[in-house]
Amino acid sequence: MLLQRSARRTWRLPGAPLHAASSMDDLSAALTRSVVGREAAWREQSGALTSGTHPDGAALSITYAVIVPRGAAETSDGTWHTIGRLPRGLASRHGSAVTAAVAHVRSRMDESPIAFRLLPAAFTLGELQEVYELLLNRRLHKASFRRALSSARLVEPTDEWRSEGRGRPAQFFRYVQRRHARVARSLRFDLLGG
Amino acid sequence: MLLQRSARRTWRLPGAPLHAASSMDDLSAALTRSVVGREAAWREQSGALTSGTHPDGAALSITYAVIVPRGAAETSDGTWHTIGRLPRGLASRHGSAVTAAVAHVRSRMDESPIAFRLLPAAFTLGELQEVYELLLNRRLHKASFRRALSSARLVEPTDEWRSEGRGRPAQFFRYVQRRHARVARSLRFDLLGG
DNA sequence: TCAATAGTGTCTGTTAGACATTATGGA
DNA sequence: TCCATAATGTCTAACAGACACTATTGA
Repeated sequence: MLLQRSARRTWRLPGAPLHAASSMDDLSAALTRSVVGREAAWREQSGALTSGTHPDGAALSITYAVIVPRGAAETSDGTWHTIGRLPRGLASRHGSAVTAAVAHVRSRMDESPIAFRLLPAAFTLGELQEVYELLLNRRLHKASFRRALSSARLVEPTDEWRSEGRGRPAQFFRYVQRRHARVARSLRFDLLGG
Repeated sequence: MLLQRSARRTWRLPGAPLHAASSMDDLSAALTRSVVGREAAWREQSGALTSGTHPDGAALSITYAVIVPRGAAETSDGTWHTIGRLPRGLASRHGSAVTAAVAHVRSRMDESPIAFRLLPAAFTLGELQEVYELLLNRRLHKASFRRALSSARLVEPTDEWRSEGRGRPAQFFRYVQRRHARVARSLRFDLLGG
């Protein structure tokens, strides 16, 4: 996550005041460009806060979850931090906003091609799995990952192979939009409780 | 869903202006009380809109998904409508807000005990399944539903039985909070695409 | 005894995860 | 030939859904 220094050894999430003339979505896009110097790979509104005080005399804050590719150059006073390790000096409601944004991204991964927007048009299955593991924050089983991909017909192979390093070359794939979504078979209460 | 008549044969979602003094959450709770005359069984912020115009000169609108038990008496000008059949005269962004709220509820059902808050402390498994089917908008398999419940140790039987009607009496159960959530085994891309 | 509703036992197809194996390149 | 990495085949445990069955009440 990208945080900015504010006064007195504290961190804050990047933000900007919304004026009546512009839409929330346009502002979020502009803020992304100004902070990381490029378009977001993926961006969705993930929450809103009214408690506490807000910058620029605003009555509330709207939070967006924004994903940019690895290697996006930070500009101005932004610094990248590891998700899951909220630094000291980050206001607790900013921390909650980060937690909510991460949960939002993970819950949307099954319906939105987030991972593919973080990769070039052609990618290897190993790279794709890396992105999924990064976003979901857990290891995935290689064979299962490929079987699920294949069953969903989500990617298709290209004629290109990566020839670098020592081992067997990896085939490049590209993203293919599905036409019809299957009905998911699931009846789970695993996560419910506590 | 509960809609209110506005001018010229149009429908709108219930709403209220947020003033600086109150929090969004308090306002949502108060609005619920004023419209349906009781506390919400479950209530979470589900979206925000800035495009278009907003009541009372506001710059944006925050939407909450609010669930109340069946039989909540509507007050003032509210009328209950079936979800999935957006009536003519409902502004399209209000329709989008409803769709988003429904999706939000369904995505939260695995992590939040929504269904149990719609039932009295003691309930039969048939009643519980009815609530799940209503909220998820799909039929569930009776044996699978009970197996999943049992495996999750989400409910426990009481000594009470319902004795009414003709058939075998149904046992009453109560909700039990789980201590530890199991790790869900899932790797699905079924819904991804389009 | 019959009808109606609640609850359970068993089978099967699907599939996530484990494990081992093959495939293919460079050193 | 050996090593490293990619890709795949097979087995198993878990489990959702189907189906049939038992259990228990009132009419």
